[in-house]
Amino acid sequence: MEIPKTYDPRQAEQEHYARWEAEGYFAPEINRDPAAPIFSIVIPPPNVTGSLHMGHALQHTLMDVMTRHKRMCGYRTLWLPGMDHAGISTQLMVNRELKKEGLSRHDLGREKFVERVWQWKHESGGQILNQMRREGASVDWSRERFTMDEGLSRAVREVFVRLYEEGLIYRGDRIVNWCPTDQTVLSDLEVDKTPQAGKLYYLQYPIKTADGTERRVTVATTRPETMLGDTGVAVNPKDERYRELVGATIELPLTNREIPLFADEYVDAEFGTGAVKVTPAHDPNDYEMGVRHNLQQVVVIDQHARMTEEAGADFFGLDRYKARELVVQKFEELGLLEKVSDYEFSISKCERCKTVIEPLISTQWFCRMTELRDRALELMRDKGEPRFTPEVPYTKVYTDWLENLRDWTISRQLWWGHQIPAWYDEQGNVYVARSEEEARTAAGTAELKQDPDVLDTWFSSQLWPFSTLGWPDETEDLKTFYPTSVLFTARDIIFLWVSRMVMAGLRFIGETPFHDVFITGTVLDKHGQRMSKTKLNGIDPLEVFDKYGVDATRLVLASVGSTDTRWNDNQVESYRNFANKIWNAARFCLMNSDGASVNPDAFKTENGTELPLHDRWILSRLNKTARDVDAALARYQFHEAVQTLYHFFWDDFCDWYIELTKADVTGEEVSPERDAARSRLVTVLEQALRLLHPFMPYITEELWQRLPGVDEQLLHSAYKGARPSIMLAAYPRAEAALIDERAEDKMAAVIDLISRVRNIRSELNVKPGDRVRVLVGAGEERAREVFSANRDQIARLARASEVSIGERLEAPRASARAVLGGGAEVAVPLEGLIDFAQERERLAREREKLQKEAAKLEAQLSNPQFAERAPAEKVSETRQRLSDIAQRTAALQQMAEALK
RNA sequence: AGGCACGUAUGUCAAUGGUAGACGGCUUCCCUUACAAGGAAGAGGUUGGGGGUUCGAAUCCCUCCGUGCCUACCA
Repeated sequence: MEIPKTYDPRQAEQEHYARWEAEGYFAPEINRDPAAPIFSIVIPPPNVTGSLHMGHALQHTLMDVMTRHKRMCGYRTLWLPGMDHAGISTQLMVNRELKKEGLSRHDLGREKFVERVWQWKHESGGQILNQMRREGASVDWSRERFTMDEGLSRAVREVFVRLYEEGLIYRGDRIVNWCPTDQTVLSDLEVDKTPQAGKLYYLQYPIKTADGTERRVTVATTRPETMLGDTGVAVNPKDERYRELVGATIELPLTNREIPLFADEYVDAEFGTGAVKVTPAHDPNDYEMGVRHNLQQVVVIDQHARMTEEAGADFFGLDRYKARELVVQKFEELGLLEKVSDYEFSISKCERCKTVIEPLISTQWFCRMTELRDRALELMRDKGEPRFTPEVPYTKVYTDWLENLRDWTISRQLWWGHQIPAWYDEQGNVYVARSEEEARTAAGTAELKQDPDVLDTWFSSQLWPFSTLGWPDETEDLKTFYPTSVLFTARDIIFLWVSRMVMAGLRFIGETPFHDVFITGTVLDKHGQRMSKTKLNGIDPLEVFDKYGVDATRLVLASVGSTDTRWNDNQVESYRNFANKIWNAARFCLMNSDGASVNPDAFKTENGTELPLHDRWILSRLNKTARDVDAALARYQFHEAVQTLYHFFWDDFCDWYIELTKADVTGEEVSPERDAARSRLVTVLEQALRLLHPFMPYITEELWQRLPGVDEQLLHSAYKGARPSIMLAAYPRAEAALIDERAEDKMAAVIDLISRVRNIRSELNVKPGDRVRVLVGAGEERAREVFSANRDQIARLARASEVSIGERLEAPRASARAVLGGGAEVAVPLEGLIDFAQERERLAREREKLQKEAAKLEAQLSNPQFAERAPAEKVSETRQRLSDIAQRTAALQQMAEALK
């Protein structure tokens, strides 16, 4: 069996994925068991414009670990892939392309533009899906979906119509977040608030008085240009300073309008001058006040953020910032500019293009959320679903947000997306319908124009868990895979996406879309900064794959789980080394595998003979590992699962089991004993590979295929008939009967003895090649039996020429000594190497360590309240530990004496 | 401005109120025929500071310092 000395991930990565996909292993149909339990996940659809970043790689790894694990456990598993059409991003992307050709979307017209977007999508969209293949993601490509697919679009129209018919969707004039660059409305969630250093301008407004005396009221504002649209000034009703002015009329400068001064609770008397200029058409709060006080709405800024005709001849056509300068200048000339102060405030910007948002009044479609929201809150209250991991703080984040939910602006002034299924006749009557034909029938005319707006991208993504499964048809897939088992996603879309899916799922299917929600952590750069395109500090997962291999990267990502982690190549390197370790362990097993085969019966013995200790021990460790990994995955504790597997493989299997079996398996001569030992070795390896497979799919498959005796028999019964792959092998389940604490205790004693001798050798600089004599004194017969039974192995691993075991330690004066757990003692005679004073010091140091610990324990035990209040178990455990330490201390003392 | 988290070895992270660990890095020795991407041994911590609850605190409470995140309508 020729296999290279170092693991080269490339080859395995290239070979296996294509085969898995071609064999249909990813599709749920591979499972032939009609009674198989179901496990399903839908991918958070990445933007069609996106390319893979660490956040995706993290999510995908976790999803794949879960999916592969469940698949190996015999579940009928579906991990459904797909993409989001990503309205604004995609439109912007294609706009940019057009611009290079000197065109704008308006030159093409809507139809051609949309065609162009589709063309772009087919040619260069969805790179991310191919990148997912590299990750090893076991998604069912036969069920790939796109939010603009005909089926999903039908679901969107269906939902829109139903909600409209129930009165939950309505059209209305409202003040909205308007992006002057993208020319569309944005929801509150698509707006970034960024702190900004700005100015606060104090403007004086003259008050109209009966006798013509001059009185003024000062208002503070960050946006002087909006004063042209002021239709009132508000003060707090409790504010003494202005009490008598309430009801007064103000002569608004630069216009010939007169506006009222009124009182409203909203105004904070403490801030600024306590008087607020009110511009209902250009500020959301002012809009509300305007509604309350029946104020006029004067629109002075248009959709391009330029001043309108209403702003007056001096300002008409000016950019909003130019207008600001001019207003300030004119106030100054009129002597009405009181002062200007520096002021930091937060400003709303378009999440996509970073243009400052202009609040504008416009006609939009909205969705009332209260009713939908209440059902989601109920589900959380009654059933605790969805169950968030980590529970803190996300459960609260989710419910708090739902409680404060406002109506959702669902229309967008874009061309790329689901056009709103509403049609207007010439009189302006609206017909909401599933199709134009339906609308025509309802209207009784063919002269209809469809609403030009499209729906917010999230309107379609909220339906993802069921629209992808065929809804509104009652498909087999929908029945089988809905609700999905768990959702893996990032925390920034809990509101945008997670909550809306819950609401939509409850409303349209009557059931939660997923029972569990796992919120992934954030992968940060090494300075703790969020990775971003603009900062250019992102780490490309594909480069990491190239450098260290996919499997190693996946282990790091699985360990990240839900914590925010600074990316560190060292971690990947460490797991790359682990992959190499696995490779070489397997290499050793394969080099000694003639006459062996993977065989679950390899550990069975005839007529009740007991297996050697190390075999019973590794079985116990293996089963504990299976148990712990299973428990960790059930709690989504990926980090814990990885740690458990890492230590089992490296420490237990490589460092000890292989070493312990080495003599048995490397024999030149063919013998049944040798072959049996070899079979046990490859069988343990095979089990270990299965345990690792969900985390490290490539290397495990690569090695598994090379093991002697792997065949269909090893597959989970649900996959009988499939071509053998570790993907379909049964995930090892812990058998309680094989967990053997006594074997583990005995093995621990052997390991302890070997380690003590190695320690002595190292501290006394004994050359690795030099053999030493090992003398053991053990009072307990059981201990002596264990040591005797494993004498050869102890000799080999401690590089001893001889291991003699007696009831009492009898050693020459010139020996290095150590105390073992349980009170046994070991001595290594080292004539000529021992410096007596130094040796005494070494022993003294060790005794000191023990005494420190003993002092702690004694203090604890001498406290009467400890015995009284601590659980009895804890108390006796502490006593036990103390007496053990006492025994060892005494032994050390004696040893030191012997050296005098 | 409010709310919520977090602060553990030089770095990245673990630890149901019960002996603070892992990996990387570091030191010493070893290219021992699976693996130097390895082996053996070792150093390194008053768990951000201070206070409290408790028999017992990294863990629970208070406070200060520092760092993140989220939400929000102070013009």
